[in-house]
Order: sequence, then C-alpha cells, then structure tokens
Amino acid sequence: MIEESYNPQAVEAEAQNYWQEQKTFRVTEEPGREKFYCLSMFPYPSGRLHIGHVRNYTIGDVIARYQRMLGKNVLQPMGWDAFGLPAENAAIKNNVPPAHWTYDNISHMRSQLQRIGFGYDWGREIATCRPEYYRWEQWLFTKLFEKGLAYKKNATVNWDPVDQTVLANEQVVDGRGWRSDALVERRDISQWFLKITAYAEELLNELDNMDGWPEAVRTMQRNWIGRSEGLEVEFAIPGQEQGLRIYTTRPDTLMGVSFMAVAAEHPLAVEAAKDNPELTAFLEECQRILVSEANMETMEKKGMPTGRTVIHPITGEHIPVWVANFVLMSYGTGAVMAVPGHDQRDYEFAHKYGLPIIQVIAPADNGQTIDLDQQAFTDKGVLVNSAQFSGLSSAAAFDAIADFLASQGKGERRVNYRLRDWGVSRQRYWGAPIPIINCQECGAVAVPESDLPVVLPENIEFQGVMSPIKQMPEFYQTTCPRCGGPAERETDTFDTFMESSWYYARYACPDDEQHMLDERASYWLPVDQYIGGIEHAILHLLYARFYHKLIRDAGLIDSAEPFTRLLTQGMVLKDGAKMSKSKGNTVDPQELIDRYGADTVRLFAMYAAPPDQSLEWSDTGVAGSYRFLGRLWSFATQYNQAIRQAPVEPNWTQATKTLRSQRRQIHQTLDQALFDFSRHQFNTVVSASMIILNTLREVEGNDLADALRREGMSILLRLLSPIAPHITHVLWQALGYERVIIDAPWPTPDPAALVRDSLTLVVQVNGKVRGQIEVSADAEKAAIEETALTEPNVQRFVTDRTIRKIIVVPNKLVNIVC
RNA sequence: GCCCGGGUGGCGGAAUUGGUAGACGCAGCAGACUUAAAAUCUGCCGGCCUUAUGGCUGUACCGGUUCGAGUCCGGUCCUGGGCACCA
Repeated sequence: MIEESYNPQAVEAEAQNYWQEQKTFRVTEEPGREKFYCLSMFPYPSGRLHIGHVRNYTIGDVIARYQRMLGKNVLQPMGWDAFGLPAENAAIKNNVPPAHWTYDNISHMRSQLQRIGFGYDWGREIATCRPEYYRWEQWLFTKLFEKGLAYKKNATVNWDPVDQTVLANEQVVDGRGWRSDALVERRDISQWFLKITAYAEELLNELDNMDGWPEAVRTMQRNWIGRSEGLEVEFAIPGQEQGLRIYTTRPDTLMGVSFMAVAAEHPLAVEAAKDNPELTAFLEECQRILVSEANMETMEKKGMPTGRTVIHPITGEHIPVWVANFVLMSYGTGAVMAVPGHDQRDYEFAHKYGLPIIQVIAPADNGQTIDLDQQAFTDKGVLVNSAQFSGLSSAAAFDAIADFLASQGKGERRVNYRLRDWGVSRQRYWGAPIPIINCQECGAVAVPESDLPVVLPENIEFQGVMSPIKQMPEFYQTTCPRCGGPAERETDTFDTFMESSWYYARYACPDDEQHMLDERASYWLPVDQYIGGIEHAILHLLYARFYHKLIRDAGLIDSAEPFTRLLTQGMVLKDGAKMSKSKGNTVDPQELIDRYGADTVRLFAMYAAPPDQSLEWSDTGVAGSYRFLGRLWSFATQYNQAIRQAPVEPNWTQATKTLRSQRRQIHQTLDQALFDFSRHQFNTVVSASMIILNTLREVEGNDLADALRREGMSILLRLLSPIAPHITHVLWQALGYERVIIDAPWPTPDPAALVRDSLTLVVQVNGKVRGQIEVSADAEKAAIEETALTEPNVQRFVTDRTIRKIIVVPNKLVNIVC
C-alpha cells in the first residue's frame, strides 16, 4: 500500500527506523574487500546545526552512500570537536559548567543529525573532551617530549591586567580586553611547542603528490610553509668573538649594504640600550605593539641607531647597526642586512633617516632603465660596483659570494621557512590538560603512562574569567614522578587543534583502551575522501598532516598522508552575502526540515550549486525541490499497480519508435548522471533525475509503456537515493522492487537502449547552424555530405558558391565551408 | 605587492573538456480546472527584426589561432579568496 499524498515526516521516520533496526551503517573491517573511508569535518557543538553543517554533511553522506552502492565497505563516522572557548564563555555568562553545556549541545545536535538521515556509524562516536580520547593525545605528547619534538620556550601572549588572565586574539577588541575593557599588554610566558618545522620539508614536498587535493589548498599550504634559500652571513663585531648573524636571500646585493637592522628584542639592541635611555624608550615602544596587531603593513617604519658598528665581511667597512620596528625576532636571525638600492623597504627606511643608497645591480636587459631617486631596483640583474664580483649575473654572484664567504668561515648556505613551530599551550580551562609536572629539582617531567590520563575536573565553578584549575591546589599540587619531591602540574591546556589533528584515525578504534591506535587504523586509513570548509585550508589540514607523520614515526600507522582526496565545500550565501547572525540573513535548517522534510533540504543543498562553489540560498528554490519530490511521489502512486505488474525483461524491439526514443533518453541521462556522480557534480545528478521523471511522465500507453515506467523508476530511484534516501527507500518498497534500495545494485545503462539506427546531425555553413539532417547510423561520409547539401535551408546558403571543404564530425555535425 | 580562483538570461546554474550556448530549476507571463483562491496541470520565456519559415546579434572588453572558440593563446577591466614588513 502507498499513501496518496507525500508525507515526508512519516516517510522519513519509516526509512530511519529501518536503518536503525538493521544497523545499516555499522561497519567492521573486511580484509580483501575494498574499503572506502568517507569523512566530514566534525562540528564544534555550539548548540544547533547551521545550514553550512547541513551542506557539508549532505555532501559527505551522498559520497558515502554512492560508494556503498558501488559495493565498497564504507566507513562514515561522526563526532564532536568538543573543547574550546565558547563553552567557557557560555559558562561565565550562564553559570553552567562547560562540560554540562557541551554535553547538552552534543545531545541536541546528534538528534538533529539523525533526523536528517545521515548514514553514520554512531557506534564510533567520539567527543574530544572525554578522557578516553584525550588520554592518547597526552600519551603521544609525552613520547614527543622524550624525542625532543615537544619543547618549552617563552612566547608572547595578550595579558589582561584587570582580569589577570591571558586572552585569545579574538578576545582582544581594539586593543582592549573583551570583558574588562582594559588595555591589553604583551607578556612573555613559558609555553609548549611542537616542532612542526622539523617536518617542513616533507610537508612541502608531499604536496606535489597530493593530486586528490584542490590546487588552491596546496598553494596556500606551500605559501604558508614558505621555503626560501639563502645565506647566513656573519658580520664581525669589533672586540667580540661572536659577530652579528643575518639571513639573506639576495647575497648578490651584499656589496650594497649601507646599514644593518635588528629587532627590538635582539640581544645586540638590548645590550646597546643599557647605557642609552632614548634607545631603551624606543625598545619599550616596540614592545607595546600588540601580538594580535593585524595590519603591520600600515605601521609606520621606525628605527634608531644603536651607536654600534659591525664589519662588512668582504670590504671590511664599518657598517652602522640600527634597531628597526619592522624586523621580526622570530624569522631568520632577528637581524637583516639593509640594501636600500635593491630592497623597497630598506629604501624607504634609508630615505627617512638619510642613509646612503648604493647601486650594485644593473638591469640585465640594456633597454631597462632604473632610477634610484624614485625607488629601489629589486629585480635580479648584473653586478656593478662590486669589486671582484662585478660583471657576474645575480645567479652566478649568489654562488660566488656563497663560496667566498664559506672559504672565509663568514657565511653558509641555509634554507629558511616562514612556518613557525606550533605553540600548543593555552591558558584556558576547557581543554586537555598538558601532561607535564614541573619539579623544582628535575624541571619539566612527563606524567608517566601509568598515571594517564590527567583528567580535567568537570565539576567546577568559574570565579571570574581565569581558568578554575589554576586556582585548584587539589588539581595542581602533586609530587615529582622522578624524585618524589613536591611539584606542580601544568595548568595550561592544549590548543584544540591538537584534538582535531588525529580524530580521523581514532574513529577506526574508538574503544581501544590499551592503545592510541591499533591494526584497525591501518585497515581504514588513509581517509579516502575528506569534506570540509575552505577556512581550514591551512591550519587544521596542515596540523593534521603533521600529526599523521608524528603518528607514523611513532610506528602506529604506515601511510604518509591522512587524506587522499579533499573536497572543500563553498559557503552558503543569502542575498549574495555570507549568512551571519549580525546580518540577520540566517536560515534555520530545523525549520525547513519540520516544514518540508530532510529529503527536500538535502535535495536543494545538492541541486543549487556544485559542492565546491558558493551556494545562494533561495526559499522558492527549496519549495521547488519539494514540488519535484511531490511529483515523484504522485507518479509512483498513479502507476503503482501498473509498475508492480509490468514485465521485468520485456522485448523492447517491439516498442514504438517514440517509446524506444524515450527509453534511449532515460539511459543516456543515466549515463551522464553516472559520470557526474564520479566527478562529484551532484547538481547535475539532480537535473538528470528531473529529466528522467519528466520523460516518464510523457510516456503513453500500457504493456511496454508500463515496462518502461518500471525500468525508468528503478533507475531514477537508485540514482536519487544517495541524495534523497528516505523517499527513495519507501517508494522502492512500495513499487515492489527486489531487496531494499540501499542494498540494490547500482544502475548501469543498457547498451542496447543506447543504440540508435538513425542520427540527427547539425549542419553548419561557415560555422553557423543552418539546419538538421536525419541519417542512418552507419551512413558513409560521402552520403552524409550529400544529405547535408540537400537540406533546404542549407541550400539557400550554398547555392552560387564554391564549396571549399566539408568537415564531418561523427555523431555531431557537418560544417560546409564555402 | 605576490599567489590562486571566477566573470554565461531577471536569478541559481548547464554545456560529456574545441563542435547546436542557455540543459534542469527559480522567478515572470498566458491558459486549463475552480463560484473564487490555493494546490495541480499545459504552453511561452537572452536581445533586436519577422505573419511564419527564418534572419541578425549575443558567454566582461580588445585582439589572435581554428572549418568552428563560453572553452585555447596574448593583452585589458572587474570581482572573490589566500598570503604579506619573511630579509
């Protein structure tokens, strides 16, 4: 039996009950069967799903269901990126412990995901705030600490002097604390770092092989890693053993150095300021600039001489050393050689302070003129005014100067990266505790494996903004694992990017209480298809790649990269702008699901745009998707009996020409849709489904017509089932097809249906369409040309003209050139 | 400034990768059913000309390659994104 009208709520409950009872999406390892691991980026449990989640997870679910229908053993898990600042903010605001708030949100969002019918293996659900999860993160960290890949150093943070706490960059608004409104200060505190720079070369090189990733993401990562080749050169300091070391990528300009510039934190600057109050004041001014200062570019370039000089390694000249606010202590050596003639920034600085501008490079191309009164000449070229190096090209000079300095012990080649080590300490409460104990005698000591996890107390109260565990002696007072003396735990927690860097691996074995990962991870990894927002193109995806290599080098897995293919879905827009609460242009997916059902929402999300492009939300478009499902339903209702009774393998050769042509169109459309599925262009798959239904609705008659309805519907339902899984499940049952749709074989076009005995060709004259001709499929080229020339409208354009050439494109067109 | 994407009807977007531009849908217009409305169904729908057959024009702009260009090449303009005192 089948209901007369489409009732999505009832239909969707029926399908979901079936999947739940049958445990349809539970999977286990089946060696020998092809696996497919499909993963969407897990959500932060903010409270409720937004439309971006729905789009992301629908794309993932469509791919997972498609791969499953192709016969693969498909894993599609889901979990929660559960640590993070919003839970603390909510806790402070509503006086609810972050754990409580988080678990409530998870439970609501889980039921929302289930209502949309995503085919997740819920038996593998992970919440990163659970000790069973983060204990392994703590464990790995202690291993990295032993290997020297985790280390401690001072780093600058935003300090709120009123709330007496560290602020995240986003908590600093216009240089003031978001709650206290106090002017934020810079403060250096000791923090933990992971040595991602040790993997910079591999992280960069591997990108060349990752052809399953969008080029845009690979480029962004390459730029972020920022490899450069240059020279580290030492300028001697008179009367001192250690000289001033600088890094340059342009050693060919070395003879044009007119001053040196060092960062405010550079030891030479600090030392020179000791007897110079003016310089001390300048260094302090530089210190006051916020860590979060976004627009360094607009900052005025300022400097001050230190009164010191260094010796040029080739000419032996004395070069003055300046402190400059644009030199970064964290890149290279914190000091640069300044060549105003050939570097625009040095040029502006030299102009401002009246320093000499010397030309040492001339254009290689004689036609090019330069004017050092206007701007620096930054291209490469030929060396001039450079003593024994004059006349060399920039490239040759690089080598010659590198060799010369190396022979003198004054310089060596060096590769530098823009990438910095990953600071993982956060002075927050709602995160995984860093498993380190600080002992007065032994220093930083890792918590022994037998004492893990270091559990974050969940039953706490916020007194102000500061992390509660920083005020809990029962948490931090402990004894040193090494000497047994009194000691204190770290009260900082991990950056939440730590949890999201390896969750994809833990889904393989979420219940293993003895190991971080076991052999099941080797079966499932790497992830075959990863889906998420482009906003994670750099940080999350780079950290996860780094972590994968750490796990590999710990011997837990053998693959080099975590995600074979990556799909970055576009943004969801409304009225041409990104949806946001402040713009008031948000759409609540729950309301849409209540009104139209999940299939309509899924269908529209797939139909409105290709997955990787931005999607313009349209309320009338959603209604249109609902109408299509309604037409599908009423067609099935109308022909229910006929389809059930129609022959499964009719003799199509007996069909009328019209019917054969309609059948051909259905199979052709299927063929195109299969191609579109394989390239993840789901919007045209939906189009194809609509075309098939439109064709079926034009079919007239009984018997063979019913057979075509039967065949056409079985194709249409299966094609659409990854996108609209509920309605297709119920209609498949109602129309009496074999098995359940999710276990049915994927449709393939019947080659016999695609065969045509005559073809329609377009006829062009000089590239313009002038008519169409009907020729038999096996017609010779000469016969086609002859038929084309007899077409009446074509004749109008070729009479009285000499035909110079006729081009015949098989199955497509004829072009007559005259 | 450097590095990636994009510019196609009123709108979202197709075009099997050099072969009928505008599939499919949204909006709109006209009609059928209805006392009426909604829902549903049918037809039309880039612009200009034409009774129609049909013609001209058209994929940001200029030029090129080709029998043939939305697609390839050179230049220009606009636009979205990423990076940016990185020495």
